[in-house]
Amino acid sequence: MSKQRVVVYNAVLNSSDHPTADVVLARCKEQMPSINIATVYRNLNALIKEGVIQKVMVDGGDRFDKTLGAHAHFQCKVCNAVVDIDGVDLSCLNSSGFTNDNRVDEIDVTFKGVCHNCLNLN
Amino acid sequence: MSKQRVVVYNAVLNSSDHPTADVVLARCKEQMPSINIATVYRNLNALIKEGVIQKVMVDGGDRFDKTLGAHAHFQCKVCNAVVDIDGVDLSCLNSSGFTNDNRVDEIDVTFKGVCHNCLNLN
DNA sequence: CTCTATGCAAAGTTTTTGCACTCAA
DNA sequence: TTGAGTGCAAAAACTTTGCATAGAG
Repeated sequence: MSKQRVVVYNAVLNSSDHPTADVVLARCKEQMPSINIATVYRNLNALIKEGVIQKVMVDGGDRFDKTLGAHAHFQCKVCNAVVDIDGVDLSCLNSSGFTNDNRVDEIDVTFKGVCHNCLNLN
Repeated sequence: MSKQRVVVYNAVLNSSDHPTADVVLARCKEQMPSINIATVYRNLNALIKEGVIQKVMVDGGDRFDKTLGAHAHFQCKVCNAVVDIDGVDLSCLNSSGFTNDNRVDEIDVTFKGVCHNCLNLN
């Protein structure tokens, strides 16, 4: 595990805002100014493959998430912010044979709308 | 509504495989060889804004979907195919105040795994 | 010493945009 | 005749890859 790998991992781990690769790069540069976007992508992809971080695909580019396991996200269509939505019971999604012989490994749930900050700007 | 708009709309409407923009272009060209990828994107985005088609964000590029309303998708990690999963009861996602003052307009649910075709190839 | 991972640059992908022009109203 | 929408090409945005080299074990 290289220094860069640790820096990238910590950047995601210390972020609660589901950063894009660009934002991860910026946070890594605070610790290691010489780090490169290619290294950030390579390490993000490696960490995903290892299963220690997750990718969230939303408008405005993919986000990276320290939180593992099935959980829901909310994305604001106005400011594009992504937040975790805790306390959602996803059990109804696991319930039946609706997956038609497909093997399901993962469930992504994303709510989209307008966040309370952007609602208050009107 | 231009001829091109109609061609793009019909390409999505007649596709059950959740085509990418590239695939939409190919299907449009069968009807109108001169149509351009920029026109396809412009019309896809316009149709989304009008609310008559939907965008599905998955690995391998965004897909376009004729089916409106909340419904679940499945994407195979091996062949990248995207299919609708019918009969999923999404009601548990609507249940409570878990959305923290955010206004929710839309819910995306995507299962990921390996489809039965790819499972059988092993 | 070896081999993995890095930095850099270039290329690949996907999507958007500027601009002149076409076509329908 | 006018303006919305097109085709083309260029650019923008995002991500991956080739290669020489640096650094860890």
